[in-house]
Amino acid sequence: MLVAAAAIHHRARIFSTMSVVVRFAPSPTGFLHIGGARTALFNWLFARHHGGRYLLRIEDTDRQRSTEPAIRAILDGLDWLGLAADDPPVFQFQRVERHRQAALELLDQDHAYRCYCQPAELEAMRAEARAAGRVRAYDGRWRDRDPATAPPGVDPVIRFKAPLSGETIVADRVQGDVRFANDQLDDMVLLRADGTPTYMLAVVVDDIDMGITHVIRGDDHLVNAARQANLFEALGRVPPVFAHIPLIHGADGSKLSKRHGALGVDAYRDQGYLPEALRNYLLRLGWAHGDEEVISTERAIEWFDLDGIGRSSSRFDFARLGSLNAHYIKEAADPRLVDLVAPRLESDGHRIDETARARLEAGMAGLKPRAKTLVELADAALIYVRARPLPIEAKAAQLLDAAPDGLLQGAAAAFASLEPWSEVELEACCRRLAEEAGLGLGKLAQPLRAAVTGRSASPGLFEVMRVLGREEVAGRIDDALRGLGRNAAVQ
RNA sequence: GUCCCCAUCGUCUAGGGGUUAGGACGUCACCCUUUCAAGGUGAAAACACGGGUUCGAAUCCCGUUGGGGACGCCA
Repeated sequence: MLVAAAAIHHRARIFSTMSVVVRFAPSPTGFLHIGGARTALFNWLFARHHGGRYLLRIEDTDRQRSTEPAIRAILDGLDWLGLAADDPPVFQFQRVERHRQAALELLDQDHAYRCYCQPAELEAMRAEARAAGRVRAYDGRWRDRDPATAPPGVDPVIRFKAPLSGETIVADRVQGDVRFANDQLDDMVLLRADGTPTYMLAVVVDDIDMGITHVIRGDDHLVNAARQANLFEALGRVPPVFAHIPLIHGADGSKLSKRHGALGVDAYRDQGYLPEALRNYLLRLGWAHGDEEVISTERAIEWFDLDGIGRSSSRFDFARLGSLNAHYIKEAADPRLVDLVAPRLESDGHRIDETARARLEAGMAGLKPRAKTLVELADAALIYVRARPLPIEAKAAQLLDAAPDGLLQGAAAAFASLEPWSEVELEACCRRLAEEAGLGLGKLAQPLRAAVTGRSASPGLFEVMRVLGREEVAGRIDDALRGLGRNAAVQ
């Protein structure tokens, strides 16, 4: 009867008739880094694809290293990425009693035992194991020892009675069947001497209680999966489906971790990347759907599956992220981009009043195809928000110096009576002026650009002048003619 | 050291016995052009090595090398 029930349970999982429940389970010991963000994304996508639930569990059982700011950073990061959980987060430490109870149960059922080893003793065992070329460090010396022989005054830990022989097979959806000889999986600690649960115990108990059906996480947990599978069984449960995704490495191939300068997602936000660009980039890092590169979130949900996940690790490539970001900036609505760029300009000390805002919106169409990040976009937008006289950059100054005498004056005079003040009229006017002077359009446009923007490169000149308006353009040309803005400290 | 995983252009990858080995980013050239971008066209660029299996291996098997991960009273 029991067997039959288990079999039905198992089949249900296999045929995925039961709804999917996944979780992202970061430990709050630092910010949400890029690898964690991808794990969260894959979990989120998997849940959405299957119409299941995506939960967040904060693994804060390490009281020393868990911090409040880290929790906030993780929550903020997920929020910004659009990967907020479906339910309020589960804080693992709040479930200690349940974990403790599970450990005691295991003890009752002879699946666990008390171990009175001291740190120094364990240290010696580890050294010896390593020297002897064994993975398994703890030798199980308290496994069958009579607790009556326990040294006085020592608080014991509770260890799992792991199988000693045979092998544990992790049927991983990404890595395939991975076999571990049980003699290399040691009796892990479930409950510390101070009575707090370890990660190994807490994950399994929580995954059971939260009804987790699929565990999608980093490759670095693959060996843990074998240990946890045994724990699930000791607790009378079928383990969830595992999918261990390869890790992301730095551009040089080394490990991309907190300790190796990996950035938090907040850093990507600060550097001007759009969340949808980061999501698209992360999705394609380790997952593929044929030749598809630019994938909307809707498509990602439709297409995402575990089969598309590759088995080799990948390297982080900023150039590629940048190109995707440029794409999404181009796609983004102008008002949104203005909202994103305005605070950046303001924090750099530029005042964004009504006029500046209007100019930004009117000029955004010409600005956005030229930017790879919001940082670049904000910089390019300076031509619309700086107050006169504009600082003239060195290259622009050269263009001004090279302009034939009277050329700019002529343009200014022609602009004064130009009707209407439109791009086509502006262009027609400039072409006429250049032709009359026997010059190519570039010979006029370049110094004019320098005068009007203070730079040698900008969006289309006629567009810029149209956005700025007749009065502002006249003023800027006048400033340039009078040599204003030269040697100004550009900021 | 032991155990586990991985290996296609510089990077991300498609391809899973017969392909001119495909795409994207980056690079280079050209076109467009008032600048810079964007856009368009094109080029260079890869199956780590050695053995098998097979009529035929990038694809399957073994080994080597290289890379990565795990070996905590961290998660």
